[in-house]
Amino acid sequence: MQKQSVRLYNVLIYGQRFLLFSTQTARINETFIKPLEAETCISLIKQCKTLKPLKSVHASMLRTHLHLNLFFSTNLIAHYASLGSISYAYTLFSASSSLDVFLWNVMIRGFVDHGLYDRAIFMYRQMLELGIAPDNFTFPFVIKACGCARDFESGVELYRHVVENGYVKDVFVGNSLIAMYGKFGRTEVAERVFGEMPEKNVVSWSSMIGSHVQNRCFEEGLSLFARMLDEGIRPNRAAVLNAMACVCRENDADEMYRVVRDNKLDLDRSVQNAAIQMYARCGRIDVARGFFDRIGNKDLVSWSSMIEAYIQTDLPLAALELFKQMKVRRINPDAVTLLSVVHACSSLASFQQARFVHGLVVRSFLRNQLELQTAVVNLYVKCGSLVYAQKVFDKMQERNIISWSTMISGYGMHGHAREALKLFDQMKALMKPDHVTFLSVLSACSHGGLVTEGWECFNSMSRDFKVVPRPEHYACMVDLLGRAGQLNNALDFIETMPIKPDSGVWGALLGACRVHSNIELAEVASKHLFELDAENPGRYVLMSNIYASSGKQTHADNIRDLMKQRGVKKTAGHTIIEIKNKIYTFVAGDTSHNQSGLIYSELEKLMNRIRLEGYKPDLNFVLHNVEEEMKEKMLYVHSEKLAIVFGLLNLGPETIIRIRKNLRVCGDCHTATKFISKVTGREIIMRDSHRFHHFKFGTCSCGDYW
DNA sequence: GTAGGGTTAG
Repeated sequence: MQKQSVRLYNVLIYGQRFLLFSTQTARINETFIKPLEAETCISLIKQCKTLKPLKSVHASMLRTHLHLNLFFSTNLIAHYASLGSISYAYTLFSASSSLDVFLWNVMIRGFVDHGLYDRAIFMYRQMLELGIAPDNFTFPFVIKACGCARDFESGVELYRHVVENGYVKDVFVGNSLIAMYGKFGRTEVAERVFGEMPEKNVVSWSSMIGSHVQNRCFEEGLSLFARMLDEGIRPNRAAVLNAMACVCRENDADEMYRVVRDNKLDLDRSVQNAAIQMYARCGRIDVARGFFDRIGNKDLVSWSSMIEAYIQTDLPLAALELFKQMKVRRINPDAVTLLSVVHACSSLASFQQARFVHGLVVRSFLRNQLELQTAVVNLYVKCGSLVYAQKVFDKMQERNIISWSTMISGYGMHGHAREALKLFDQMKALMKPDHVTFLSVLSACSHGGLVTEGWECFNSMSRDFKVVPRPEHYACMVDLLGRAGQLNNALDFIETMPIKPDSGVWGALLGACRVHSNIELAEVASKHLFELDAENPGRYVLMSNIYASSGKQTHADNIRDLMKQRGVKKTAGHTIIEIKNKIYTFVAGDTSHNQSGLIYSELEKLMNRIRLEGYKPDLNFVLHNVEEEMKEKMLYVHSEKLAIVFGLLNLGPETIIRIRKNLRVCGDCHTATKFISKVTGREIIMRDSHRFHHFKFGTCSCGDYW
């Protein structure tokens, strides 16, 4: 009997209008359903945790016509909305055609809770048209809708209505205004509202700190938090979450965590997750890990915070390892987690890991497919497989400007400038390129040595597409001209730039001077760089190299002294290679591997073989002032060569050797690798900090143009 | 007699 009645109700309720007005249904109801008394109605509605029992209560209400009473029906509608059936709530709402502000508030809130911000704003306007005056409850909902929908115009209009209706002093309304202006990036308006509030509570402070976080004004957020504590306001969870997001110094982090503990908020998991991020941001990955390990019931956010922490600390391998542990515990990643894992993999340049992660993405059936697939295209590009990248790109259902730019820059990085330009033409027919697209195209031209095409592209930016060139576009042009040997044109270009040349621009010129051994211009460029980019060791090393390779050893040494004086440390070069799912790292002269003995004896043999083929070590690439023979030894043990030998020893004869170097490949290693690919018949793909080199049959895809 | 604001992190 009971079961039957519930089923009947489901039928009835879905035909809402019919149900409300038909006497026939009322008769059916009487047969099965217990009539509901007014006293018990509200408490019964409140008890409903799912839609099903709510429908039963609804049915019982119909039996005694309680649904015709505005008070009860408003309650009912609010609960339908909160239990997830916004469309049904709206059906009931439309049927009632009431002008009661309470009912409208409930409906607007329902839309906001469901993320249907535009509909909430639309309802507010309808309400005004019907002459219903908004009250102190209406504004917080609608203002939130404006903020979340990034509807600035409506937001400003709402602020005006708040003033006109005399609600500026309401603390709830004020708080929601602060949050909204924070989302609009208008901290100054939020601050004005905050300052003019006659009564502030912890939410007001928290919202204002949150506004600062949103606009990346972390110092302001932090000092506001301190002021809040000074005024004796006890922070709640939201307040410390916002404040923790502002911290980027270890001392502040410790101080912050003391406050968290004093207020007994340290047992909250969201606070613990935020602590992981806070300490990771302060460079204390160990402390972050300690927090992670101590969280008893880790949720997805705990795991992905720690994964992201490893990625930010440039430990992609640790990130990937943690991700695998997470999978073992059967915690399913969502789109955010997967995206960070894809990015970790991209920086690892491991093809096998890329295949694995791509598989996960395919099987995940998550939303954000566009973003995920674009990340996978980038993943394959960075792992050295244009073929797979193109396959994924071709299969995409929709592509946005980012997908296109990714694919274009992929071709550029691999030295296929013509392909990149072809793709750019296809893209232009579909959408307007932006500054990122132009950067991809310009860098493709520069890697491919296409000067004319590069100029055409650069000129068309502002002329045809109204995209104003940024410093990085100028740097790309300098790189293009400089590497093509047009060093003086490059300098002219810099001197006529409408904006001040930044370190990227001068760095591009310096790099070109290295290729073409132009000391005079290099000195001009480095003079700027040692001021603009004094912390960057690469600039000093490059200039020192330029001197050394022209035999000006004293000058080279001076540069190295300058580095020492300024406390700038050279970035250690390393090369990684992956074999059977394990990643091996080599530094120059590395002897830490099990197979070290074997590696060095093989290396010796290999170097002798390529010497016979005509390889001559380029001693210019040794920075130190040592004996010639010693120099040659130092070249032999560069990390690139060690990793290649390791690959030759441990990978099957048909397997492509894929290695990745953290800096630019050394010129001598580049030459040696060409010879190695020739004598061993092995294909070698090398990713360096700038681009890819595919070595095959003694040549490189870059055409020695890098 | 009913309902409300900030955060929900990666």
